[in-house]
Order: sequence, then structure tokens, then C-alpha cells
Amino acid sequence: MSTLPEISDAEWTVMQVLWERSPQTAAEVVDALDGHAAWAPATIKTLLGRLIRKGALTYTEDGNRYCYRPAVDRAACIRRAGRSFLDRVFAGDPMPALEHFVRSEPLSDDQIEALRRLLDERREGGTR
Amino acid sequence: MSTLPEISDAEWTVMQVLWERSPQTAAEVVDALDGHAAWAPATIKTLLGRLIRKGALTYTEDGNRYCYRPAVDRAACIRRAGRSFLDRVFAGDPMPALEHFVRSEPLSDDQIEALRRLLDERREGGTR
DNA sequence: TGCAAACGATTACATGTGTAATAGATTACA
DNA sequence: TGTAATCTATTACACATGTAATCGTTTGCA
Repeated sequence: MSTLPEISDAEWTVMQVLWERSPQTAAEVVDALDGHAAWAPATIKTLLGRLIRKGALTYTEDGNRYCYRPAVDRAACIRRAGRSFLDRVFAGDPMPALEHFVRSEPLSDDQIEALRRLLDERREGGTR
Repeated sequence: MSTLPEISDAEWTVMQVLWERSPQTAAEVVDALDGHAAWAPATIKTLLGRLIRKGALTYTEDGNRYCYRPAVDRAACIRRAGRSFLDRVFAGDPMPALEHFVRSEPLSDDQIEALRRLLDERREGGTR
């Protein structure tokens, strides 16, 4: 509803952790990112703070620490990021993007099968 | 070969024009973007200059004006952007990305057919 | 042959981003 | 009960980005 905030690259990393499980304290997010991102804890705190300010996260206080949770819908953010990627790289046209990923990314036979089924559904499911 | 430069959102818009046709002078690029981007000519000059500095464009001089042309491969930039998008939004996993686009973007029956054929090739064509 | 137009280069500037240290408040343990 | 650990908030800072105006030079037309 209210306009989605812009979420930067580093911020996505943090959001993913909280979309995966929430609420979490800053310390838990730091733990979850251990290894994945070589960030100082202070860096993660900064990102959490910025995401609060942008309205992408909310928190409840628990003693002196915050319990963070997403305030924006993951699917909506994915749609926005997908659209933005299509516009930037493929002039908004989904077809060459799909061809690109099918051609250049590794897919197992099972995954290929699943995609075929999905395409079948799409064809029946009406134009939209 | 030499590491691809980072190309920003606005810069992509300019690169697309030159990948589409090159070389072009700044004035031609401005024309090509007329309507598409509501940019002052000066803005486009700035972007061309930055792309030169980054090594994404080269130019030859023609009188007092430059003829710009891409210095980086479009396909390579697309691969990089695709990978970066996958990493950011789908934890690097192509399958949910493909599902997302198939589900959320409009595709004609012909396009769906083409994708099916492409998936067939992929299945035969060996894992890589 | 002089002036206006056009060109690229330089400068501008607010905001975003990556990356983090520090300061001030609080809390938990000894 | 005091002190060390831990929180969030504040501050830092260089570089990227979007967006453009201006400057100095060249050039083409009158």
C-alpha cells in the first residue's frame, strides 16, 4: 500500500534474514550473517537502523534490546526488484530474461520438469 | 577479460542505446533517449563521461565531437547483472527466479511454446 | 571574419551506500 | 553495588549516483 522503500544491496541481505525468521534481535541477525557477510557487528546495526528509518523494519523493545521484524511484504519487494531488473537489463521484456536464465543457469532435470508444468498451467490459466 | 566496470541504473539506459547501435555522437544518444528518459542533455553528457572514465565506453574523435561506442560486452554485462540479481533477491538460486517471472509476467502462447522448446534443448544438451 | 552554437570538461550538490567507530544508556553479573 | 558488557543512537567518511549548470574551446554559418 504505502510506497515500498528502496532497499539497497547490503540491506537486502539483512532483510532476507528477517523474512526467513522473525522477530530477531540484532545479535541474532549478526549470528545469522556470520560467515555469509564479512561485516562488523556495527555494520549490521547500521543497516538495521537504516531499515527502520526507511520503514522496511519495525521493532518491539525487549528490555534494552530490539526485536526486529519486517514491515514490508517480501513478495512485494521481490516483484519490485524483478521489475526493476527487467527494465534495466531487458527493456522490461520478460521473455529474453527468461531465456537468459534458462540458458545460463544450471537446472536439474526435475527443475526443468517443474518449469514445464508451470508453463502448462500458465497456458490454461487465461491470458493473465 | 579485464574486470567489468560497475554500471549504474542510469548508465545502463545509456549503454543500451549504444549497444543497440554504435558509434553514436552525444547528440544522437540524446535524440535516442528523447521521451524515454526525461533527462537534460547535460545529464546525458555526464553519464557518457562517467562511462568513459569507467572504461565502459570508448570514443573516437570526429572534429570537435566524440563518437562513442561500447567497450564492454553486452552479454557479459547481462550475465553479471543477472547473477547479481539472483544473489540479491533469490539467494543465488535460479529456480525461484524463473518461477517468479513465469508466474508474474505476461507471456504469449508463442512465447510459452518457445520456452518449452528451450527447456527441451536444455534437457538434452548435457548438464552444462 | 566575427559571433553564435555546440562540444566536451569541470564543477556542483544533495542523497544513498558500504563500512565502521564511538558515545551514552542500561543491564547483568560478581 | 559497582563495573564490565551490551544495546541502540550518533557520528564519520569516502565514494557512487542522479541530476544538472557553467566554462572554455572549437566550429560552422552569416
